[in-house]
Amino acid sequence: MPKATVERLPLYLQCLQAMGDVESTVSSEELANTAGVNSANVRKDLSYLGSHGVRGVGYNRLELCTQLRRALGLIEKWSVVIVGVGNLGSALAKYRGFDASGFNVVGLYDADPAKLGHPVDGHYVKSMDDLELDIKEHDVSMAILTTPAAAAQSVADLLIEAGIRSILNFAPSLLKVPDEINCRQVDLATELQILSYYQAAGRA
Amino acid sequence: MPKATVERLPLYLQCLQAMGDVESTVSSEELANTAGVNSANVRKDLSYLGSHGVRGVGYNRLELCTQLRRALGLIEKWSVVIVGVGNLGSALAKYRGFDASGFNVVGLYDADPAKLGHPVDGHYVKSMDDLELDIKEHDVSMAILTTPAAAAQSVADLLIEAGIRSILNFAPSLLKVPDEINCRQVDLATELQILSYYQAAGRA
DNA sequence: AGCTGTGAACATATTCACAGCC
DNA sequence: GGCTGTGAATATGTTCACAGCT
Repeated sequence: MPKATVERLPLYLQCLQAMGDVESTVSSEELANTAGVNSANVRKDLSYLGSHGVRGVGYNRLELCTQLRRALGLIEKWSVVIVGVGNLGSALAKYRGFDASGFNVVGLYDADPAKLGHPVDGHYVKSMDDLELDIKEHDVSMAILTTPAAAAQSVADLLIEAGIRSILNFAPSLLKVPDEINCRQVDLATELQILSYYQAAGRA
Repeated sequence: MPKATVERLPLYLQCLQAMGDVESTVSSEELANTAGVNSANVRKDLSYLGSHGVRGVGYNRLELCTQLRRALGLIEKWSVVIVGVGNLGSALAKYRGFDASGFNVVGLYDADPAKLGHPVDGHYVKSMDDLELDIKEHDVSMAILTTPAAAAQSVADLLIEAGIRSILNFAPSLLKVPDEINCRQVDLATELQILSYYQAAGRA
């Protein structure tokens, strides 16, 4: 499945869910409009999931949601740890959107002893020393990294060593990871800088 | 300038800054390695800024930083408002990375009267009613949207009406905006879902 | 010798346009 | 009639490979 397609699947899922229970069937044109995508693109993307549309009618909304969730691996419930309980880390710990889409935050970790034991959204912040055992014990395969940039790489190494296979990195620091580890970088300042570019010259 | 290039410029800037003051000259190969990009790609990207490299030598690091900042419109200091002072909104208000790259958070706004007047990182949360005047008065052209999904579109409309030209949207809701408005969507759950896809089938 | 800048080749992604089916 | 699924056409992005400069 093309990378570009994979990155749009969550969007489709979101759009379908936002439609509410009113529509039982959806056309590629409708979905394309709400997702801001070309309808042929939608059809091609969905065709990678197998042909579940009906010509002359459209796609069954609920069935399509299920197909999308299956394709994205959201049938299983993933356990996630958050490492770095600063402003962003604790905000993410409290963020309800993760649970809603099949992710379960099972632990928060921080290197700062002053933070240990503090409660954040029902979790007590634990020491980095607990990370490895917890990851293995709870079969955690994803981590959200919200440490300062300077610590990010060494924490990532530690996580990978402990068996983590996917990392969502919010630290403004590019991680070097082995090929078999999935890593996505979300950089807030970068996003603003891109907006700045387009705005600076009126190039909207 | 190609969209793909624009989205890499902030990365180059970050890498150059992370190198510290040790290196005064950088080759496309070095930059490519730290940025995780092909070196020909780096050279092509940088060539859009004009030819500032020296054959046989490389690029002057500080000069290149300046060129990048100029291209990204980071010479001017942009004023930004944050609308929606929930967990994420207040975390972003406290995030130092914005200031560091030329953005200045000038105000926080929330629709919830219970939050009004509360201090967050030196700012007192203001009412939505103050938005329009503040935006005009302080010549604010960028907004960070951290409201619940349900409110996002109407807040966006209000912002645009008030003169905002770029929106960074964290609400999990796709905004309909006029062509001349720059809008970027950052969806945290989406990012995890993409990781989930690659992890689910061991397709790293 | 070493590195940039760039045309040409390749790869990926999007869109068009229409045959095929309900 | 209306909508899907998809080959063919186009557009965008990346990489190669090397001429050209210092």
